[in-house]
Amino acid sequence: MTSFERPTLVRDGVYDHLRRAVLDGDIAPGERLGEVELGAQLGVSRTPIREALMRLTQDGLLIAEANKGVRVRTVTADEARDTYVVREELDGLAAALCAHQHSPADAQTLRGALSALQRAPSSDYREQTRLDLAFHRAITAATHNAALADLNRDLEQRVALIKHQTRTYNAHPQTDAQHAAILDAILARDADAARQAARTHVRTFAALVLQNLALPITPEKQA
Amino acid sequence: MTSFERPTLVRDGVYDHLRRAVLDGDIAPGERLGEVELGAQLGVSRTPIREALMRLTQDGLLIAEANKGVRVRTVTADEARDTYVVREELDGLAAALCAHQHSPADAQTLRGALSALQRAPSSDYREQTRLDLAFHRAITAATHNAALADLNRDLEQRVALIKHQTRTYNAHPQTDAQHAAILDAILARDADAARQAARTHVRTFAALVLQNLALPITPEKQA
DNA sequence: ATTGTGGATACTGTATACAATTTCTGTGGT
DNA sequence: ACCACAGAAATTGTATACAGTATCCACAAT
Repeated sequence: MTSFERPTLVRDGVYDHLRRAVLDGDIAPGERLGEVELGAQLGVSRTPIREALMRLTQDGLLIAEANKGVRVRTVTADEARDTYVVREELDGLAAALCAHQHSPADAQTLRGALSALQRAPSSDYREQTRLDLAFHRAITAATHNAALADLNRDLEQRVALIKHQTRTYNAHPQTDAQHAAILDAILARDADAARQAARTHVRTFAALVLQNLALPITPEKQA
Repeated sequence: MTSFERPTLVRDGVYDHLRRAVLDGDIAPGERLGEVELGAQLGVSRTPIREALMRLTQDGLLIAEANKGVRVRTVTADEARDTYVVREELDGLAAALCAHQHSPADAQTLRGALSALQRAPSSDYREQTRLDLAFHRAITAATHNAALADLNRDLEQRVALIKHQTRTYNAHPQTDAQHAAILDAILARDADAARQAARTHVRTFAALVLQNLALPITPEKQA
């Protein structure tokens, strides 16, 4: 009976809650997050709220202005392009390393993650986004490289934010085939092919997103 | 007269101070950082201390255990190796992008940073480390890629921590030549050469560091 | 009518007070 | 002498109080 209880720190709960809210798009981009309001809403004091907001700010999901609080970050076309340039490189590296390093257990996890993603109903954005993220994280995890995992986690979150703001969801015709190509190369332990497949996947998606970012999003409500 | 005053936030001051202290090795690896003690020492309350500690924790410089405070992170050989694997990739990317993107002003900055580094007295570890970091940051900055700058800043810090813990300082015989090779390739706008030069530089240094990490550092004091 | 100024309001930034968990210490038992 | 347990001290986690700054609105002057 060694430590079953969850030491649920309040700030961690707040962090998870807000992170999910931002990533799911429940809070609009640019929207302001007041500390007292959030505190009242969640039933906790300002202290854990502040700490969660700071973490999210460093994650790049929020923007803080001095004495003016934090807002959900709005991503410019330039920032999105920059992000995908880096993501292409790191995702390629992850796939290559994964091809070399993955264990039998990793292989099983990877297969499971992909098939779960493929079975997801194409209508459910949220679930699809989550499973897509899970698949990519499984690849990262199978590299057994903590530094890469950390950085990729950051990038994943920023990409998720971009996807929401551009309303670009995971379904494009080649997605399934590209995911399969990545997994096949990994399982075949062909590092170069895996890297190329991952890079191609990122590039394809980046093109879609940037296309959506070019034409300004319709401002749907003006309060 | 637009905004000359510095809005020096206390927590930012604390953050910079502690970050410098950890990166300069003024605080020993594994050493515990008490909130009240730091507060008394710096003459501020626990609140900004806590916020600075949290940021440093997310930067990867400190390790936090629930209800037990934070300690300066000690890096294992595996973690160091992982870090350098990623750094090689991202530094290579930065050099390649820099070769493409740099402006005349960037070129001037780069030249200045390198010559300053070369002129630094080889006896002054701290100054040399700072100038080395400045040179690499100049390259990153010249890519004009904010996402890459963010990630590389994280990696730089972790590498600086590793250097201190292994007592591996910047002077190895090939350093000067390698730095020059990187800059030359960049200025010649030869992206592939720049990438290769940067990767080689990282690999050379990583080998040195890992060699030092293999043999355990002498535990100098046992309190 | 418009613009500038003053005050009121609301919020962030910092400090402090309280609660809960951990660690240390001392005592008692074996 | 060593281990176990209980209490005390210290430290983190959370809540609240106070201070400083920015925003908003009304009102007056041009």
